[in-house]
Amino acid sequence: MAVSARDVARVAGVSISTVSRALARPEDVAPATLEKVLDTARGMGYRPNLAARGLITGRTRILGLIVPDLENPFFASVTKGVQSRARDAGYVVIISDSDEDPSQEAELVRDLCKRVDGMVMCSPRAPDSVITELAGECTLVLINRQSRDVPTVQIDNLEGIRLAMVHLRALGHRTIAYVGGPSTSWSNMARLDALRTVAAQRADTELINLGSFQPYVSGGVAAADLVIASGATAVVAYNDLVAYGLLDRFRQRGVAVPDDISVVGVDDLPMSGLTTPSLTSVGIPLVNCGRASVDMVLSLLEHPTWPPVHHHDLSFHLAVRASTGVVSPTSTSALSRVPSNTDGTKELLDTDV
Amino acid sequence: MAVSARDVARVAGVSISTVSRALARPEDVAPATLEKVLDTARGMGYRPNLAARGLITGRTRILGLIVPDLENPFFASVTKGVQSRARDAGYVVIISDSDEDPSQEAELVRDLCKRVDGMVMCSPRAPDSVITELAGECTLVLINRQSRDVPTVQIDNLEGIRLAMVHLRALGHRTIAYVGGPSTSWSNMARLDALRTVAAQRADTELINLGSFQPYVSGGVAAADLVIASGATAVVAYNDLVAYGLLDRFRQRGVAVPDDISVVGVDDLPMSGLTTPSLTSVGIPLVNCGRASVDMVLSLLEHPTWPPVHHHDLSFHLAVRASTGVVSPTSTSALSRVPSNTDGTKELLDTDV
DNA sequence: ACCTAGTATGCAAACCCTTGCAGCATTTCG
DNA sequence: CGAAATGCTGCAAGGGTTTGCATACTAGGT
Repeated sequence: MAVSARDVARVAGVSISTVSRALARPEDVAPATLEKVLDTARGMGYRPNLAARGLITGRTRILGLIVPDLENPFFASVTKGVQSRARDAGYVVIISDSDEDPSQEAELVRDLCKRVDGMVMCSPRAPDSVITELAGECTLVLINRQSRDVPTVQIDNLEGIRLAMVHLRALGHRTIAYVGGPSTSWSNMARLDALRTVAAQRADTELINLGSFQPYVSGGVAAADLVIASGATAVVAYNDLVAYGLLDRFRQRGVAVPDDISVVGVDDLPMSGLTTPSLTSVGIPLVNCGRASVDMVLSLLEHPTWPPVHHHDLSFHLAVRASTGVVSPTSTSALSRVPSNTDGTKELLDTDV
Repeated sequence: MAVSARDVARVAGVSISTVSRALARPEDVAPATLEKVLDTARGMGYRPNLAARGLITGRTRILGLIVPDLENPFFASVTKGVQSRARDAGYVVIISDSDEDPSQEAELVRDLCKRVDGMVMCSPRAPDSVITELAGECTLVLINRQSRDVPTVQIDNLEGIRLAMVHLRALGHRTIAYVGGPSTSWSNMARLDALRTVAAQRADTELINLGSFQPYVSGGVAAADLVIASGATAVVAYNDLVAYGLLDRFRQRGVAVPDDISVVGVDDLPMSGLTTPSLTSVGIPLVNCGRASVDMVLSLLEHPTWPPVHHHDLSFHLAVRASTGVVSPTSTSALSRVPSNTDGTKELLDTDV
């Protein structure tokens, strides 16, 4: 059926070893022989059996990637980066999606780790202890997640959030709400911390934490009414999907963006230029995160003993679009439409829901 | 380092074959032995070496998936389906993206085909002859592409387009424009044919083909002005991304949707409920397409001699949203804003650009 | 007690490639 | 001219598993 090295060797009149060497270390074989072998190999359509090679070398030249949800554009972009960089390096990537289920993550890693040389987990939901344990069983790099023990490609949320806050303050906003993501999400905590840090630096800036919501459009829809009731003039969403949900519900409620409330997302997804109004968003170089993670896995494979590196000089940008504007007198009128027990509500809302 | 079957065998006091059988065909081994082997295997954390297994069986239990662009939500959904069904069947999937480059597709297939048991290509851009040739070299199933020789999961565009047309006609539209995708795209041709067929069945319905555009948001932006100039009261876009572009440019131009022009997309992407106005779209069960393609590959692996099957009873739905409405008097007034050499223009536009 | 049928286990080959080592030939230098 | 060095090539082992076949053993029937 398939043509093997033995077949090529027979036809070319050399030994199997020579065929193998001709492909693996061409400089170790005489030019004339090399040409002959390569020609016959090409002519016969020879492709080395990767299972056999892998059996000897212990390497598969496959990388694994685990994301919570393939349909989420955030992960799609990361995947794009991982796949493209892997391909450049002569690797292919097995992808798997945990359906946002933390317990599946460990199982997936264990299933995959004998198939691949190394793995990348993007935004893993599993607890630290599990992650650390998994890293002991295979070469693992994390994206968008902090860890002392495991190498990570991290996003400097403080820098990104600062960009957003400076922007909002420049527009006159002083009361800013945050619609958070899952409380188990590291980046949610990082963003909340960043917001608190930045807000604390300015005495007149008040941050209202509205708690945790699903990291999807639905989460934004769910949070929108709380935002309105909070009295904030601007809102920062955990991510763009949540921001989409906010925009949608605001429109239903007749709250004008940005005249009544300014909205900022995080991620700057490809879609975010197309919402109405278009969404101001803190852009994360997702594709580059994917690329960087592959570089990291590869270097880890070469130098297994190196201590965990934490790569986080990925540059943010702020994509300013139509969803943010100056605080205007209409803001207050818009908010007067809703029950205004602002104080009590704020207390209530400042804890996670 | 890694624990092998030999190690388990030694500890459990049986032969390697028994270890192998205990895992592969438990019913062929005595209950007591089975339990002993399984226990020690579990205890020692034994995981069969897949390279060695693959070397013998010739199977990798890996499936390949090639899509033109991972960041395109259309393919993200398909990928989700492929990956989930593959996982259920005990397979993992290697994913690769051709960056919309037809010449890369063949190379990718050839690179991958020794690594995988079977492959799925979604919306391949390569010519038929190449595809047929590739199918000769490995087990291949196509999604969203017609082929006589290669098994396909097809989408019954006629049915979907009919749904859209019936809807538009019910709203009073009689002059309907089509903004096409790439002329090399099979589904573009299928949709155009379907539109022509349906339009031809009603004497009073006029179809204006505006030609081929990029299958992205940018394509819709580029086509929008032609749509306005065409005098159509409704427009069907090649896909939702193109429709997003239309909506965006219409808004810029001050053309109201749906009051001036109704817009229908195809694909019903997850985002399409969130545009302003939300987009009426012909929904394709993308995740199911992915699933069905895996089923097909798997059955092909079991019965390699079966003739190519063409699966296309995937049910469409029409998601009616805010971008379509009844033809109103304002339609004409809106269109009178633009130069109205409708006849000549129509002739011109009826060929591909 | 003996034979048969059946069942459970082990043996060993095979899968295809990589690679250390040995061998051979050719060249180089003393 | 002989010996050593160098450059290519082949031999053969070995990697971990699966599986057909042989063997050993059990139990049932007579």
